[in-house]
Amino acid sequence: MCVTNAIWSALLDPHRRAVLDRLRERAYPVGELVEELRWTQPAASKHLKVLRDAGLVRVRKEAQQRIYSIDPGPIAELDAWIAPYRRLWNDRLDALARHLDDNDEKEK
Amino acid sequence: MCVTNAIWSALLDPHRRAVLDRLRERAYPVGELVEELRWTQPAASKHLKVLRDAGLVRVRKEAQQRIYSIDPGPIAELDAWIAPYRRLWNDRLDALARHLDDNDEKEK
DNA sequence: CACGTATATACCTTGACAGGTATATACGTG
DNA sequence: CACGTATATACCTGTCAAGGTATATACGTG
Repeated sequence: MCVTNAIWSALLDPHRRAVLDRLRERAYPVGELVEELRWTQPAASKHLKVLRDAGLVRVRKEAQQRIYSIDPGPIAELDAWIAPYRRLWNDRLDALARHLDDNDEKEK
Repeated sequence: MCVTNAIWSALLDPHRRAVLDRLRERAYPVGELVEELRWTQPAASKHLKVLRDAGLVRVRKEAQQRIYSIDPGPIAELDAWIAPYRRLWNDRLDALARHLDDNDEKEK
């Protein structure tokens, strides 16, 4: 329903945003993330825990591996949070458009 | 172009998000924000500084008052950051829609 | 069931940040 | 220019998050 602090806080860290970037394409086991993002393994575990607690990722077990995949729900909520602000830059673009139109008129 | 850490970090704090909420409607002098949000005055100054540094608000002087207004630019960038994720929940909704359609078919 | 692999957690240290009090700065007025 | 109002900054303190090392847990295999 709303963007919790846990979600904002999870998204604050660039490393964690980088993971989400990857996970957008496909699911990853922890080990592969450690390699690609050049983390230590414990750091990876901790960041992933934060993302889990915020509901931004899901895990499924596969033998010893944990496969992480993205859960877009919280980001959709973030999108909803932005919604009321959206008209602010739309208005501004409209104003700009009108301004340009006016100039067009004058040039005629 | 991109959502800087300063922007994420500024948006992390609920108090600061509350200010932006207000500023969406109109510009406010600091004093009024202090009242409405029940801050101490120094706290207000500091939060507003964080928002300023992140480019989320602008100030204009008016006698001794500083009038703060919102700058939607960074939030528009946040919107752009979300863009690539958007298809994730659209896809999911599509899948759900297809699923429901299938069930409709079966009921016939 | 001993062992290797994959991941999580405990614990410690360090740095960033929030809130508060006191103080500085800027501006308008008499 | 003394003074009041409006806002910003300095400084201190406590809290919390991040990163690292060491260790625990879970699972599959011989």
